[in-house]
Parts: sequence; structure tokens; C-alpha cells
Amino acid sequence: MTHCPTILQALRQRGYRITSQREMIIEIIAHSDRHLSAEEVFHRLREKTSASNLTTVYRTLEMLWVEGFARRNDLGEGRVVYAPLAHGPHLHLVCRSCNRVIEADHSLLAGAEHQLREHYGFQADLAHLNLFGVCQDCREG
Amino acid sequence: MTHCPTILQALRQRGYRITSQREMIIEIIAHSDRHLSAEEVFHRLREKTSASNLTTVYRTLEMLWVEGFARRNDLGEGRVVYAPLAHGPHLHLVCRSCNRVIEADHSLLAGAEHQLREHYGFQADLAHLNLFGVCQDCREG
DNA sequence: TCTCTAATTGCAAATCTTTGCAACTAAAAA
DNA sequence: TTTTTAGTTGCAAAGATTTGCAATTAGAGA
Ligand SMILES: [Mn+2]
Ligand SMILES: [Mn+2]
Ligand SMILES: [Zn+2]
Ligand SMILES: [Zn+2]
Repeated sequence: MTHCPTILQALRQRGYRITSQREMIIEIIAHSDRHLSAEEVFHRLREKTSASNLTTVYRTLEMLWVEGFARRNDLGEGRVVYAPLAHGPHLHLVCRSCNRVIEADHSLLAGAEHQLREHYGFQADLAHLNLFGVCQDCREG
Repeated sequence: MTHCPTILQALRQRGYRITSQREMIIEIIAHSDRHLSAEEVFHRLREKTSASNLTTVYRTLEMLWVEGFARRNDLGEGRVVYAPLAHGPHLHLVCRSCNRVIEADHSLLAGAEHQLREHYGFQADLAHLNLFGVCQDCREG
């Protein structure tokens, strides 16, 4: 029925129960080609079934993130979005002026990551970092 | 009466009006030696006067940030804190496990900042960046 | 000083998200 | 298959922050 048997199996093994709501939410996230907010996931869920509840969506997305089956990105100003793991590592350059998000190579932070580890013992997670600033268009325009 | 005449003058020149509420909020932020949440500013305000309202605190802090007279730091999970400009540039290493915040030298991102500018035309503001990860204690303990 | 006007305040209501809890149910055990 | 029980759901209520609006007021100008 589902297209994500691996995630479901893993969750079951960790003591979670697989409900139809969870299956559908996992489907939506896993096959999304872009970041989705809880609200957007909820709307897509509604198109499939009436058994959909925003509270459950919030809880399921949080759980998927905690368990390592979804990415979570806090864009600030209360904008939290989720993406599938397939959405590989990269930086988000968020323009404070036009709100556009440019995706950038995250390897340019490899040096910084190493230094943080060396000097502060801090294991930073920079694979999906958001950086705020002003994009070229907004600076020139 | 106030100890921050410069900020008040500048605000007046920009068309803002100086109310006693604003003066007190500016005092609290400008003389704070650490980051404060809106709630914390509100509590400090209450100690001074009964003429204090949480809505006004939210609006004033936002205004001070927009006008460049306060720093604003979104630590994620809805934790937004404000600091005076005197709180110089540095990184915040936020531990996802114990929630502690380590302050780190921001110059170790100078290279990355330059590359973002060169390759993406993006003028990143990295002077008060929050980086999430796991601190040494949490990794060892 | 007095008048006038647009900015500000504080309340209430609206939003967005989280939390408590009783009813329900997945799935392990009998 | 039936029983059991601990995890899950969905509602309602609580929190946190923002917004609309009428009353108030800072500060410019007469
Ligand atoms: Mn992305
Ligand atoms: Mn700091
Ligand atoms: Zn832009
Ligand atoms: Zn820690």
C-alpha cells in the first residue's frame, strides 16, 4: 500500500505504531520535491482523506524529524518546513529583503565545521543551515 | 532622564515618538549584559512601572531591531532574544541536547562569507549566527 | 500656550502551535 | 481469534505572538 516500507519497518521496530494517518504523512513528505510546512502537509492530506487533523500532522512531522526520517528547517519568523532525506545537504541563503531562498553548496563550510570541532569541541550540524542576508538582485535593484 | 540620548534622537528624527514606555524598554535592552526575551523585558519593565504591556514590548523590540538599535537572535523553537548593539559579533553554538549556548569567534566564518559573496552574490550576515549541534559535554557524557 | 494630527498604546480578538486527556486502536501475547 | 495494553488520535483548552481598533498622546506648528 505504501511506497516507503523501510521507514515504516524502522518505526515499528522502535515501538511506534503505524496508523493510516502516519502512512499518508510519510508518503507526502517522502515524495515531495520541495520543503513543506505543516500546514501544506495538512492540505495535501485533506485531498486524500477526511481523517486528517492538524495536531496529528504537527506531531508526526516532529516525530519523523526526531527519528531521523525527515529534515526540518527553521527559516525564522515562525517558518518551519520539512523535507525528505533525499533532499541532500546544502545551504539555504535566505534573502531578508525578498524572502527568496537560494540553495548553495554546503561544503564551503567544511573548514569552519572542522575548526568548531577543534577549538570548541562542538559538533555542528551544518548540512542544512540557513544563512540570512541580502541576495544579489536586492543589493543591485 | 535617559542614558541613551543618541538612540532617542535618532528615532525622533525618523518620525517615531518617544514615549515613557519606549524610553524604559530602550534602557533595559541597552544596559543588559545578556540576551533577553520579550517576556524578560516585560518583567523588568514591570519592576519599574505598572504602565507596561506585553504587546507594546513585542512591538518596541521589533521596531528597535528593524531600525538597527538592537540585535535579534532567533534560537529556534520559538526562542527569540534581543541584545544591545554593544553585544559584539560572535557565533552562538546551540547544543540540541542540553540547550546550552556557547559563544564562539565569528571570524572563523570569514572565508565562507567571502565565498558566498563571490559565488552566489549573496551578502550573508554571519555576525550573530546560531549554529546547532552537540556540545562536548553532551557528546562525551 | 493651544491646536491639530498622525503615531502609539492597551485591550480584545485572531493566529499559530503545543498540551492534556478520554476514547480509540495497532500489534504483541495468550 | 481473542485479549490485553501501551501508543495514537482528535478534540478542546492553554500558550505564545500578532493584529484590529478606539482612545490617548507626542510633538510639530499656529
Ligand atoms: Mn533545501
Ligand atoms: Mn551572544
Ligand atoms: Zn533578495
Ligand atoms: Zn550540550
